[in-house]
Amino acid sequence: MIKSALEKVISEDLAEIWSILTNEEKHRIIDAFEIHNFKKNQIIYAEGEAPEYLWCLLKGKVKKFKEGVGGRAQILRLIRPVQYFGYRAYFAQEPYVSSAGAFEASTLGAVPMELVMDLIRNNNNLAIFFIKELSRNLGGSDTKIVNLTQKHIRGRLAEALIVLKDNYGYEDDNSTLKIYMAREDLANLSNMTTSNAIRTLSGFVNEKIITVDGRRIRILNEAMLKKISKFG
Amino acid sequence: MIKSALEKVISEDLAEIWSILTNEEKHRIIDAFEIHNFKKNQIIYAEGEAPEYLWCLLKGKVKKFKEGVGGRAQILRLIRPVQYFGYRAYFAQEPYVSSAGAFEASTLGAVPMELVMDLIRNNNNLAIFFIKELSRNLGGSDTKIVNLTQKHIRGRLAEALIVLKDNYGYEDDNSTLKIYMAREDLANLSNMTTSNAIRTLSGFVNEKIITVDGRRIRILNEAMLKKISKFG
DNA sequence: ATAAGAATATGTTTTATAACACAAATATAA
DNA sequence: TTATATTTGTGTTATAAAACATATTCTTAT
Repeated sequence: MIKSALEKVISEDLAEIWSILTNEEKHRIIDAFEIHNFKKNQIIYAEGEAPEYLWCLLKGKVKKFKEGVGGRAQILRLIRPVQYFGYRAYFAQEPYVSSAGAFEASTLGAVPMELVMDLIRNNNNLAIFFIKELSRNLGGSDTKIVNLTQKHIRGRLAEALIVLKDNYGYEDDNSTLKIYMAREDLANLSNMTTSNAIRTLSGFVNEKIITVDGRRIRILNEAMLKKISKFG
Repeated sequence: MIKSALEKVISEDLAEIWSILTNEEKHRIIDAFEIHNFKKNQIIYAEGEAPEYLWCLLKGKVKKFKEGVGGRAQILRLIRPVQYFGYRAYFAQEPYVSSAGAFEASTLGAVPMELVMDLIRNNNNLAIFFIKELSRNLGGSDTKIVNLTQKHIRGRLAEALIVLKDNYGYEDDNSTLKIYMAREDLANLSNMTTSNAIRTLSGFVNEKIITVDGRRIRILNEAMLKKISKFG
């Protein structure tokens, strides 16, 4: 993918954030941003590093995750095109507390945060856009704390499957998840060991709630998944 | 406490947020805010309600918490004077996802969020203040997810004690925590049952890491607590 | 002052989930 | 292709933490 891809997104207001900007502001971004390609499983940035860019995912799928005790990772957020990330740590004036990596081959635009800050300082609507974005993320993070700490394994995995559907949607058959992730990632998303993710997934298959073909997951009974996610 | 208390905070720049405002803006807030007193354990607002005010804690101690499965609560954040809260849900344009309650008799100022939004729209530095505040909270929330899901009971309780110290500090003896909370709250802060909070606390007493006298907790070996919090 | 209720403390049992072990299937590289 | 590594699957064991039970101490109200 070449630079024109992001230019299109920006100039045609394909994402809420850009519709806020004046033409002059849009051009400042178009002049400044750089396109980066990442391979499957490649790290975009790592915990502890100094934040520099606002990343815009143009194509592919990205995970934000954090390494915990004994190298176990927790996936904190899933990114889809066209979404933005990487700005929180810069705003907080601290190093990254989590890492970002590509699930699959992905194309991203990088806008220097200095420029973003400059735009924010001069465009109040952009500031308000980020206030809303951060507020929504914070609410989601607080909710996640309770979900991950209080639900049992089945509830957490059911929830993860719903999250995957909400983020990446279904294939044309209206039931196959449009993301093909390793069992380990599924485990890291729902705070359990890989063995338990596999085992619990098999359980769902036996109960005819889903079917599984390698990394291809078809959801047969979404209502039941939501029920399990809610009650256990 | 009477209204002049918050006037003092505002006009004398006792909190970072107000130093950003012009005198005219400060007066708009002083004219608009209301003082509310809450008794020990009284709810300030509850999950599901529509957000209306920016709350400013002037005196006392406040907890933000969220009810989970089976009525178990998770304490998400501790508030001390002079800190602000209650604005996230308004910015996100959604109902509260968590509740706020007073640990002890507390005095709060309530500023209508409409006014805050109006000030933000006209004062970019205030917008940037909230961006930074939200960003820091989001980082903390993400870190908390990993701490609460991956650490074992001892680590979580040790961490909670450090958090209490960081938030409310020590008494004049430089070792007694300046907050006296029920074991149940301690449990809700560190994601465990009340029994296990009591048991683990006793363990720390036996190991001469702390002493306990009712709700009075003295920390004898802070370094050891940090070590336990980090490694196990 | 006494009773009733709440909070704290501690021992025992049960259970959910991690840890471990190993086999089979699949992907990757030489 | 064959070899090697990685991922997936499943059974078994170990263990951390919840659940339960009961006693004791501390509060609060009458």
